[in-house]
Amino acid sequence: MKKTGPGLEAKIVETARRMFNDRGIEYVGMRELAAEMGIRIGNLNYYFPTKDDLVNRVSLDLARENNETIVPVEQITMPVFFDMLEKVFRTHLKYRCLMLSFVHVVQRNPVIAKRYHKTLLERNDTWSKNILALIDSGYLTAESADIDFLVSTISLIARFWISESAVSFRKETETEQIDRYIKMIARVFLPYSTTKGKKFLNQIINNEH
Amino acid sequence: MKKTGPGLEAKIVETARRMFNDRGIEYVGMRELAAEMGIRIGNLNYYFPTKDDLVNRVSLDLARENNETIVPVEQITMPVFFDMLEKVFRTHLKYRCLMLSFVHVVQRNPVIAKRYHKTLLERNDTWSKNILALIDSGYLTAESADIDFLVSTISLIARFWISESAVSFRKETETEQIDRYIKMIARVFLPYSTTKGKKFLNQIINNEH
DNA sequence: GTCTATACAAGGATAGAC
DNA sequence: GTCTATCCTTGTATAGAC
Repeated sequence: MKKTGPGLEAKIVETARRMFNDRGIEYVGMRELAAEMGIRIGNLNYYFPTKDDLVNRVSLDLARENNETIVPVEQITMPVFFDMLEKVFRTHLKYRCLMLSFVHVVQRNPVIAKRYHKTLLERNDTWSKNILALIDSGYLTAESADIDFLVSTISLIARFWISESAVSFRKETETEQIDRYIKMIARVFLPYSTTKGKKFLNQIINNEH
Repeated sequence: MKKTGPGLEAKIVETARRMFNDRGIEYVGMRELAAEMGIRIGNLNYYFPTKDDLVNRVSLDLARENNETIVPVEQITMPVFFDMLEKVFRTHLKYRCLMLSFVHVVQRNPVIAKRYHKTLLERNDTWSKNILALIDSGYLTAESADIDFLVSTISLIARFWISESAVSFRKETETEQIDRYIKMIARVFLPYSTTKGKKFLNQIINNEH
């Protein structure tokens, strides 16, 4: 008759995210989750009537944390941009269960799908504005056709680096994995950067950052 | 008492791939598959004792078809390379169920995992050799540091274009979707290409191919 | 060798007792 | 707010008919 009281909900979300990350959303049962926490399924269902509700909640947390890492476009310089990129990648790791299952989650959960497509448009818009800011601040020399290319390429890397990493570089530390893809993005920028930009990008590429 | 006899196995694989593609491997039940084919679940189990056996078989087909599209490195020119790329992408579409679930399938199916990691090494080796061939045939001017970048970037695009497409460009035709990512790869090459190479790449980018 | 019928364990979900 | 009992579906296994 243990009453865990308020705070249980947060604890459920926390435990769920950890188990989802370890073994994949689809492969963690509600019963296992309840057992791990020492509560009964019925109790779990009281807080989250369906598994989708729980996944939805975790995905809300991801969206919130992502928004918190966004730097106002007026403050964007190349060092700031790459700093932000690293923070975004760390958040991806924290919610990798969602990053790894996103295609299926989005295809099957209408609530998440709607929010996701909205976020996606905003995100691409943010990438665009950031790249324009990098041009304005003298780091890049890209023309308008190049901007679309840079946005779509960086967007794809940023979204799927963690999936590739999960199967190909699982034994590396989180920092090593992030480093690998930060460098990849730096190299995507390289041909479109000014002398000032190249100087900074080469620091990243050569681990002098 | 209908005896479908030999050929049923091939028909099961074919139907499974179609249903897996439509709704995701994890979300197609063995009973649904049996029902779709008008056979009993036990009969399905006779041919494929477990669902993993079935998935494994589909993944074998993918590996085989992928191998068939590989062009000997001696014959590689830029037009041939992009031709091959398009064939590879078409194969990905045919087996998109696997491309979309690969991370989980690989993490949970040891048989597929082993074959996949072997294939992955070979594939990266093939990308490398192809890019070297494009340098030798006067299309690219990349240095050795650039080659690693090109290989890893193209490899990532080639592996995950279909995942992004599935959530972001679902309403486009298959050809439009492929075209989008072929162009992305062309643009990745562009800064590292010779005049001859640029001429061909710009044809692709500007739909004159 | 080919197929049917049935059983069982595990998963998500619900109703209702306390 | 917590827990028990129950239902339905899924993956899997087995016994046995033809």
